[in-house]
Amino acid sequence: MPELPEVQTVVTELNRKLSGKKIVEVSVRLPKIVALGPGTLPPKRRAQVHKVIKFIKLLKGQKIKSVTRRAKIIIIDFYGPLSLLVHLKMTGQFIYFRKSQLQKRVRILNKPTAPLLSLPTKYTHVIFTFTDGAKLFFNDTRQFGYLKLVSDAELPHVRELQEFGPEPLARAFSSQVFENILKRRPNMPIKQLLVDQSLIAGIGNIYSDEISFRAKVRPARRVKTLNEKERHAVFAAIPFILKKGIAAKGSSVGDFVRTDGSWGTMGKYHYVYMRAGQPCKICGTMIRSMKFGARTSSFCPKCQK
DNA sequence: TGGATTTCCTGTCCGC
DNA sequence: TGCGGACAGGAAATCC
Repeated sequence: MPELPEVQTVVTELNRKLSGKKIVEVSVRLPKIVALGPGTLPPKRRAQVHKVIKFIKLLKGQKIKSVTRRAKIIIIDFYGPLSLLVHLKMTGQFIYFRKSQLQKRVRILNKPTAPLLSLPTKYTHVIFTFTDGAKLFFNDTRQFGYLKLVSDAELPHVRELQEFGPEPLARAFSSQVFENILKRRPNMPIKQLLVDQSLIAGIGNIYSDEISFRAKVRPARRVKTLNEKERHAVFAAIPFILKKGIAAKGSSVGDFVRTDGSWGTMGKYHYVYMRAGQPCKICGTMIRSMKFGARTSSFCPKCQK
């Protein structure tokens, strides 16, 4: 499940690999995965053939200037007046192979038992081919992700780029900024607040659980019940945990893979996420889990108050 | 306006 | 061996 550290890993790698490359061919194998223009995607996405044709036509011949990120959205910027916005959601993957690597086989599911597959697989929905024969594959098992092509003029009107809270690794994300966010949602469980993209950008289920653990605060604690020390512990844990995730090239619990198909290593450093029923690495107490709406949150009942 | 709920989607896992 | 159902979850839409 790509969150800020996973998306940052992909962005760093793609920026290095794709900058200066020119697209010669675009293959869209699942039409509903691509979109044009700034509007939000309807709940039930329908394939619109004319849009797919236009999507391909606009991208052919484009040269990539840079690959950046806002929250969990990947922004591929072209020298022309276009940007491609990509959201990986839960199971989206970008895998890049040079021409000489195209026969390479990878495990796109992060289990040792998953089969080694050559690309494209049946989950490969979009393929970009570059002038040097290299290819970029977009895979997405659950089809929640999307690739949205917008013009530079449309960029300020893209709703999903407007409604993000501050970047938690930016210098501007001070303790005062965090305190102000907490003041806006006194009744919210701290876990809910951490994953709300309109309040803080980029944190999802994995990292919110790990941040709560490091701060020794239970995910269900309502914001207004946190004392000053606890609030500061949460604030300090946010960049600490996110930077750790980036250093490990992401967590590969779930379906995340790096752009060469290899796995991130953050998973083995998790204290609580996906560890319900296992002993706490600090105190040995059984890790418990609870539900917030549709989301599961794990915590140590002894280490976290 | 905040908060809860539903929806999109498919692979995996568990019980029978 | 196969089937049904629960579950996983980011975030938009919808409802109260």
